[in-house]
Amino acid sequence: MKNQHKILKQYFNVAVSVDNVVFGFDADGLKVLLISRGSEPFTGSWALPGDLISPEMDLEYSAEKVLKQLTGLDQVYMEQIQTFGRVDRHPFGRVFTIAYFALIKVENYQPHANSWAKDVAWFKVSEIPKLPFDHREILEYARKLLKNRIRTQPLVFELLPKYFTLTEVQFIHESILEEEFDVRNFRKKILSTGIIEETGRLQKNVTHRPAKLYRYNASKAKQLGFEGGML
Amino acid sequence: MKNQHKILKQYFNVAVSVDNVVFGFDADGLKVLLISRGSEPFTGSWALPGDLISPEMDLEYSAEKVLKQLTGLDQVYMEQIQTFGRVDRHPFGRVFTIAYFALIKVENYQPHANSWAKDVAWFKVSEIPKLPFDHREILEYARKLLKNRIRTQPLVFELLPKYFTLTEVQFIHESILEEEFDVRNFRKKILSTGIIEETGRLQKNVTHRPAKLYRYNASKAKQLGFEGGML
DNA sequence: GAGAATTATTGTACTTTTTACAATATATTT
DNA sequence: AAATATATTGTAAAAAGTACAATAATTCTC
Repeated sequence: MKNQHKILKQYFNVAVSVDNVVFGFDADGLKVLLISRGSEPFTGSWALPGDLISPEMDLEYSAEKVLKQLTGLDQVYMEQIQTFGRVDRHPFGRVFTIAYFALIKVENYQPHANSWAKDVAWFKVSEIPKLPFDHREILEYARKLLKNRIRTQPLVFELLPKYFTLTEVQFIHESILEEEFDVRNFRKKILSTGIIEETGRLQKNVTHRPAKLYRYNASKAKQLGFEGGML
Repeated sequence: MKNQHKILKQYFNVAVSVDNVVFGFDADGLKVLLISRGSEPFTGSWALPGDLISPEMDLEYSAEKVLKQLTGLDQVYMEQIQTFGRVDRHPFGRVFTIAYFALIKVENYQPHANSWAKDVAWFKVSEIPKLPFDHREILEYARKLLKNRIRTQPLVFELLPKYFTLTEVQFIHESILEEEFDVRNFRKKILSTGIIEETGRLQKNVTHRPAKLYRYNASKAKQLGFEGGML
């Protein structure tokens, strides 16, 4: 028994962290939220909001908590992506990191740096600065996964405001998929799914014909068992 | 610095394991490989082949090594599934487990119990015994993932022998997707992808009309950039 | 060796989905 | 009133998906 203890001890000396890839969307296109690191290692560097997690806390909960502590974001859509575990990925020791992606409605949140995060800011996915650890790899993996998810699940509505135009729905798809669609065909397709509905409202204060505002019908999507293919 | 060390130590005391969901396929349908545990906890129980991983080894490599050590299987197709991290999932302490799935050609391998595995055996996916830890949850997640993957990627050929009949291709799809297809339409579809080719050979020693034997054309699939949709 | 048994193989008509393509509508600004 | 800017809409052709059943090639049995 004493011997078994000793054997076990050799395994119980690694750490686990969570890294979040937080996607947002505005008129500029797809964005990612980064923090400016205020502690070692890589102090001062822009990085994915992530942190070591406490051994007493469930994994899912840890992911939410890390995000909230560093950025103030709470109650957002999150999904586990992948675990990254190269031996030398962290200078302080063996740290496995479990990556999550989060989708938020930019208009609803005001991210603010907290805890050891010195700053927090949105970056266009095409203008990401140099990132520490294997964060670049994690980010690219997250983008790939988002692309795949968006073809079969109604995730874009997690990124769009409550009321949105069909042009916005098209633009967000084009931003994420890096591919253009025909306006008429896109509208026909997205409306034929039945998961978005007219609200009767119109855009205001625009210098051109105002677009109709639509809204996502989550219960309809659920009812349709939506794993069916958006585009 | 001393202080920082102390803070860090509170994180570096968890363990990480790998659990493999190994799928195989034969005339009976889809199978999963389980080992009979020869060490604590849950000694004697059938379980997914998994083990704690050494802090000095890369994650991907660990997954392969654990599988090889317990079952003798080597050089198989593996893919990371998910990480499971409930606080109480392991009685010895905080253990995060990273689940992988592996696809093997049953005819090419003779699994044999090694290391602390007392036995190893294939189980039909519909006849899985009670499993320890959260292995049941991991297995179900793996089946779900396999279902999704198989619709868009040519993974079934990792499970089929080198030469196979179209009937086998159809049967494996039906087993995994739990759904039946029309014979004529299925054949048209699978042949139209261009990723399998006739070999000129025929089935032997069957008590009915012998079927043509086909073979997977991996380079053609790669050339077609196969993310395109199998069925 | 003739007939039974068993599984393999193949085509066509119909329906649905996808694709390509451009003119008109409604607001603001000058 | 004209210019500017974006929103909105339909149709025909092509492609893909679906439903459906008769014939072919082997072994087995008598």
